[in-house]
Amino acid sequence: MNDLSEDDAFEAAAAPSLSQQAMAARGGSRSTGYLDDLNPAQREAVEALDGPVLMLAGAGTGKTKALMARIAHLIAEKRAMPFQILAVTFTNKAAREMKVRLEKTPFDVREPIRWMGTFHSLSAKILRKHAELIGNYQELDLSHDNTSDDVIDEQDAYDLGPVPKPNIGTSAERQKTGYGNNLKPNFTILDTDDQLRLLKQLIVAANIDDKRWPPRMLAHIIEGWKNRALTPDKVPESEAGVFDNKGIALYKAYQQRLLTLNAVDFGDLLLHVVTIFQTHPDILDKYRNWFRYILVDEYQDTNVAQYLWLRLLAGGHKNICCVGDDDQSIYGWRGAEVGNILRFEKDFEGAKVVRLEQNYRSTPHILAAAAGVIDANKGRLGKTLWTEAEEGEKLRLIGHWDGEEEARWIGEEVEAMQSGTRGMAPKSLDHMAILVRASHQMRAFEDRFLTIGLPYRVIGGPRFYERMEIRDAMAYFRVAVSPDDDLAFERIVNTPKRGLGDKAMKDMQTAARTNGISMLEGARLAVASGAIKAKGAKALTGLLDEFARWHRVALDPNHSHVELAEVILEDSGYIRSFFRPQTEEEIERGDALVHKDVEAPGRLENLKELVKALEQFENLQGFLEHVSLIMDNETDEGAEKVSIMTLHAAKGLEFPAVFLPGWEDGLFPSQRSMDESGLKGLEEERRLAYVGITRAEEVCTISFAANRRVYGQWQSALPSRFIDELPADHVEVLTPSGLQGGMYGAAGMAPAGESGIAERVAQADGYNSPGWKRLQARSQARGMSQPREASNIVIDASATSSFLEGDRVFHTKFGYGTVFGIEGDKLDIRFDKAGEKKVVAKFVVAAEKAGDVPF
DNA sequence: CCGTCAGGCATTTTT
DNA sequence: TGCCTGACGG
Repeated sequence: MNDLSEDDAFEAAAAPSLSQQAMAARGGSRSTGYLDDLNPAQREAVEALDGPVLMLAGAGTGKTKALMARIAHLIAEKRAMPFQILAVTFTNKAAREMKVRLEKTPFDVREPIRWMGTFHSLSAKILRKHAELIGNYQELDLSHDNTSDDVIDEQDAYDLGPVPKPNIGTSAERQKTGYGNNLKPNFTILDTDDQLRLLKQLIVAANIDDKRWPPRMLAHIIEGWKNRALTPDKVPESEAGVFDNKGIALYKAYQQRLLTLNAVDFGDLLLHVVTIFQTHPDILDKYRNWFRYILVDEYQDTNVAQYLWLRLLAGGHKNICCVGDDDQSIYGWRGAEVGNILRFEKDFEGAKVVRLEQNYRSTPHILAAAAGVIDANKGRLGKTLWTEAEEGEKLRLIGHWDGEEEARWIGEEVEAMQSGTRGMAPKSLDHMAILVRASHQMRAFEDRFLTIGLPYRVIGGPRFYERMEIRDAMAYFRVAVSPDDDLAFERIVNTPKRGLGDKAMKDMQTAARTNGISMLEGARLAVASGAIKAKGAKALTGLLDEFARWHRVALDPNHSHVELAEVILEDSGYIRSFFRPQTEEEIERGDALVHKDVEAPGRLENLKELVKALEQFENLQGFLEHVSLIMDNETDEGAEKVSIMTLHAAKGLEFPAVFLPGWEDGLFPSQRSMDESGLKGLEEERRLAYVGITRAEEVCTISFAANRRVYGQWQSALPSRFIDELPADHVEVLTPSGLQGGMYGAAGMAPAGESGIAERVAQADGYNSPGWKRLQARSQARGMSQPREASNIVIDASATSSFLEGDRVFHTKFGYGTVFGIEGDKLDIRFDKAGEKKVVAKFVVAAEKAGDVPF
């Protein structure tokens, strides 16, 4: 049953050795053209085929190209057949990109690299073959001597040594002995939502106050353990105290519950595979023989579990090539260990380390600025990026009075760049990006860009498959396919509302538990026993009958699954729930249905999109399997747009022009990050700054604001300490547009550092007039943000009497406009898009607030 | 059982 | 400021 020759490429693994002929026939062409346009470092990394290799690839140094060439080289040199190469990435996006790149390479790899994918998808593939080896944890550990060296605890994780030899028999033997509750190959993969609901049940069942001890926290703790490859029995004693002393017990209970549900979470995919490899040398050996060469992308982001996964697989031949950049490790907070890459040479003896340092992306000024910042970090492997590109513009730095002013200025800069500025060719909006530290910073830009009619796209919003309506629909499909999917059933049994509340839910659960049956069956019993009555019972019976019918259809291969999906969404009343119920008259007149709320149209679109996606699959089951692992969507509409995203989301991307707003201490570096992780946290923030700067090809503009509204509160801040780390020679300090003075003098703040850039900003700003200071004092006393521009009138609600029709006005939020009309104490102001006469916003100001006009 | 309202609360995100 | 959760009343 565990035979590796079950499907796909493993067929071929049965052959003890591969004939050269087979290799020639199935491998790629013998051309070595792929080597020609590599630089010496890339070439070195590509040609080092024996033993472990660490490719230290700086930002924009062509690592993907080198990776592709290495794959081609492995095949051309007959080191491995395409399906014997294991290529691991972190995201589906990266995996997809590699596949596309590989297809486009000038050389020809005829066989697909079958084992190319994310840690999670590859693990799922492996785990499906050996699911039944994952069983009751307790039994697993009682079945052999727990004190022997086959248990790898955290301390040992880095000193793996020889493969542990368990005394629990081969997988075949274990199979025969049979041990309770095992995972089955058709397990479902839970997402965060399911996970949290499950944990909440467990917490409540354990009589713990879920307010003081929220499920989220427990999920985080368990995730942390799984990231470190710790099964419940391996969690160190020192951590017994977490989660009110019940963390470990709950973890155990959670794993048990997952087994009962025949489910795994994302962490389990890796954890289980590592567990199997550790306890079944026979299986590990087969995989070791099979994967002759291993390639890993973004190695700096691996966590302990992934590290073990790789070490176990590479343990035999050590033909592993890891690609990464220690300076771009920004996922420490989710378990990534920079240490993994830092200690690569130690882990893999005789490892060859190749540095890719020639940068093909950015100008020398940008590289120098980035280098200046990252230099402040300790314990780097060290790299010096260089480029042959022309010098270009210096990095630009500007301070603003507040966040809205910053957004306004950036909006204008974007428009200026779009039409060509400072002797530069006009840029497409697609080539500009605004990279923020925290997503709440995005709103200021969205507001502003909406106002001036500047097209933008936000990257990294709620993902398609995580949206409520999509998850609801998916839950319906899941129950239709497997009626014993309790979590899915629970999710939708009362969605749309069917009059089944807490009590009904409990009744169903109890019926299911006490009889050892699924919730769906339990529901039937609960109705039959009269526990659920009247309206609820009627609706529930109806639903159960529907499910029985849908299940039959789902099993029928002759029936279209797309049609079934449509029927389910329609007949379940789910789609109808987005519409207002029709009145009798409306039905009589045959009126169209009316959406209940503004969001409904978007939701319906999404559901249509979902049904469309179904068409690419043979059946619902195949689709569900796909979705549980691939949770991303790409809706890239054609129109040109400025991108707004977080720094994290920007990793791996590049743009000719990059804006880096919000460089204020506390926001960036994030206070929380520093509080929680101290110097380590600060260094990671600094790497984030490095990632941000190195996204830029030609123009990089850093900005900060003296005042920012955070959660509705005005807060003032000092410029980021990273600003002081920018090498002055490569930075141009800009004076805020229209402002005769700037932040420091105005806000009464001292520059952040003693030397360097911050001081120069202060000088550029140096506005000291008494009038300005008076104004500032007043606005500060009022707790208001008051950017002022001498040549324009600032709209203050109290200022109507000082306006005349035709006055040019300026407003923090809306920019420049004209007073169109005055009616009593109301001003009709029309705001125009910069450089155009077109009115983009109308604004009526009423003089509600008393107060003086500042001019 | 379902809708409304007040109060607590806010990084970064992939699979 | 705006979202999510839990308490409360119909």
